Amino acid sequence: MTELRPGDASLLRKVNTQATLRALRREGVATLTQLGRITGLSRQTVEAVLDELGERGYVKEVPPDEGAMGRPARRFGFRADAGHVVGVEVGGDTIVAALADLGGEVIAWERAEVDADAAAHERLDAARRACLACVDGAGIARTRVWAVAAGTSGIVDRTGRVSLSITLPGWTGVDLAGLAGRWFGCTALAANDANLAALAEHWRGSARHASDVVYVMMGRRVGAGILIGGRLHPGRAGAAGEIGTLRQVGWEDAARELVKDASAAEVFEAALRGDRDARRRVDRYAETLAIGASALALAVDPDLLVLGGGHARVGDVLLEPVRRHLAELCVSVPEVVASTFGDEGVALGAVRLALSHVEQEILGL
Amino acid sequence: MTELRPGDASLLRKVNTQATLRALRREGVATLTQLGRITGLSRQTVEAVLDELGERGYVKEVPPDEGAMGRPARRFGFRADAGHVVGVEVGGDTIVAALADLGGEVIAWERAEVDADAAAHERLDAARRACLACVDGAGIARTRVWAVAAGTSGIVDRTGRVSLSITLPGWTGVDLAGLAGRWFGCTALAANDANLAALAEHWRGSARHASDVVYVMMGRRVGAGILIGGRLHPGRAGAAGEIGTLRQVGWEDAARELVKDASAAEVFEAALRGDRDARRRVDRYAETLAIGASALALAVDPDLLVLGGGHARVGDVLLEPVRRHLAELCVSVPEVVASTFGDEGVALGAVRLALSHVEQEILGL
DNA sequence: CCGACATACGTGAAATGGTTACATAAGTGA
DNA sequence: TCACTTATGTAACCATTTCACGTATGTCGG
Repeated sequence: MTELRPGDASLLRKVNTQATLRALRREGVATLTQLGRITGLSRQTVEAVLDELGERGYVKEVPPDEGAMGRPARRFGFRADAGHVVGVEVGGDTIVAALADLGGEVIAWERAEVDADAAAHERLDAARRACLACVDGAGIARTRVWAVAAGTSGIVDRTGRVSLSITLPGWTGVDLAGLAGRWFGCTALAANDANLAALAEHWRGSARHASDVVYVMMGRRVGAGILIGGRLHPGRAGAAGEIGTLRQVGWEDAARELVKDASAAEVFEAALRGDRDARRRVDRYAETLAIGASALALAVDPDLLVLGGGHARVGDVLLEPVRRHLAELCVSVPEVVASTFGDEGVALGAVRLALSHVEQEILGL
Repeated sequence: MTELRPGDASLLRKVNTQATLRALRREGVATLTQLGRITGLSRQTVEAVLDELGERGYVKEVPPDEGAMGRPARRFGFRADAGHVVGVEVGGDTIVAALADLGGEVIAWERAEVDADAAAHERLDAARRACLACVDGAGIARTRVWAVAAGTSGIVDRTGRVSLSITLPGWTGVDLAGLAGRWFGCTALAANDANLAALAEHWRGSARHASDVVYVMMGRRVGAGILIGGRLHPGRAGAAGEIGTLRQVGWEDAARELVKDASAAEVFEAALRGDRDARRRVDRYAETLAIGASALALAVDPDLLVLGGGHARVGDVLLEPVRRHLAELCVSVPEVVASTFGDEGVALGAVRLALSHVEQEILGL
């Protein structure tokens, strides 16, 4: 069950500290007795642990609850504002930055436009400005940002470098994590946008109850992200989910065909009205999506397939034909749902990634 | 890092016991001081832990080493013979059973032929007999078998039932794990054969140093198994890796085309000699394999791709063209190697699966 | 306002498990 | 036989947790 290194009594304290902190974070505010019940520890132990956590700044005492029976219990709350994380999507034409506290609550958003043809350094600068503006605007000191994560299209390796980008000019080779780390002088991570969007769905979206998830992100290109056991599965080189590069799948020009002479919104609307040609085009698009998705689904056999990106909001007009085609292609047909988040998903997933890093490295969870 | 439940001091002992047992199992035989160095625990603690393990029957003291300097140290050994596991491949025309001790050492093999058209109950009976013969022949009491695992072609769900089998008559719906459990009156597991073969390669074969592995099993049908993080990834319904069912991939009749009018061995040999037609046919076969494999590789982006099954032993005649085609299809090209094991891989993987179960459930590792 | 009740807090004793330090035992080699 | 080397045995001590029990501090009903 556990790959824990052996140790002495201090290990015990560490384990109990982590469990208590987890419980308190989940509860928000709790009394010693409550935490004891939750964790299974004695009140005294919980108290000792909380003292320590209080000294470290992660926990504060809050005024006791009034009107209850018996002696009022001291109440403790997780100090979500002890630190912050920033998540940012560095997209083709937009930048979305989010600032969140340690509780995962997003405090501030910041958006910026960026020219699709902008050079790498311009794009990076726009991202940097957006992140700084986001933090400054919320009145948070820059030094209180403990981690940054960035999501972008293309293949991002495990060091956070963009090892291949097709859509963004000069983007291949950019050390995204390395550069983002300098913005706040903290650790930084970078990952593929579809992967992060998947993470966001698993965190607070449609994939909350799924463990293995395939997220198909529809945009100018179609990409995919994979979660295995609730965790990011980037693959050896960060290329997991890149099924679109397989010519047989046809993801490369799926979007182009959909919007031959009209905007995507128009096509979907027409299809919804019953327009024959539009229906056919949507169906073709759905079939193409389904072929690639089925390849992923057959490979991974996920609990859930999430459709996200720009076209996801049209809902059943697109979902229904995708489901239909998928059912024909897969042995084991996963549930198909639309993404919960609009264009905030990637940044939100980046927040989650940064938060996970903080939890692991700093809080020691 | 750890999702450990909090606890009192006895948790500490549990953790340390596990660590010590792990170390001793790896070392085979060791002194207290050695184990202390390895685990980082004090000699006294190791001694107390070993006492306990000795009482439980997992550890025995062995004669001290002679001829060494200083006072001879007591030496302890893992009692690999404290329990046993059985792994069995229930194949289309052969049954391979293996009996192993807790150290993972295979003590006995047993093979049996079975008619390809045999009914499910005949096949099951043959498997049962092979397993029992394997255990009886080795002189091990049947009650000392702690777990059984079976591998078979087709989709096996997480309860160990064959939910879909294309090749074996009447095989769909068979509760393989449930039935195998009755053979020895112990817990039983069942999984897809390619998955188990992958596990075997990761355990003791070509995939020892890889964490994410795709195993492509070439036989009458082509199947695939996936390891993520060194662990089996069966997927929600056990259908992970079933990329072959995608028509575009063409795995369904790859084997048939290869052996149109000659045996596979003949074709490979002719290709090796330089025969044009044979070369073309091998190349076509390799391309078909590569298309499906690339779909899996693109989805999962594994560290390693292992080619196994009957044709794997021909080596580079097949590997080279597969590598070539794969390189054209994949963004991130994994290393490609041949399987280490012949037709023992599945049974060996089953042993590993059973062993993992024992380690987790019984030894509490 | 007061007593009954409920609930939380505080303290000390005891159990568990682990470590360090040091004396002692049991071999090898000249 | 004696020096040397390495392992063992024992005792003192530390960290962490739990349990038991008395005390503090609120609400509620008269």
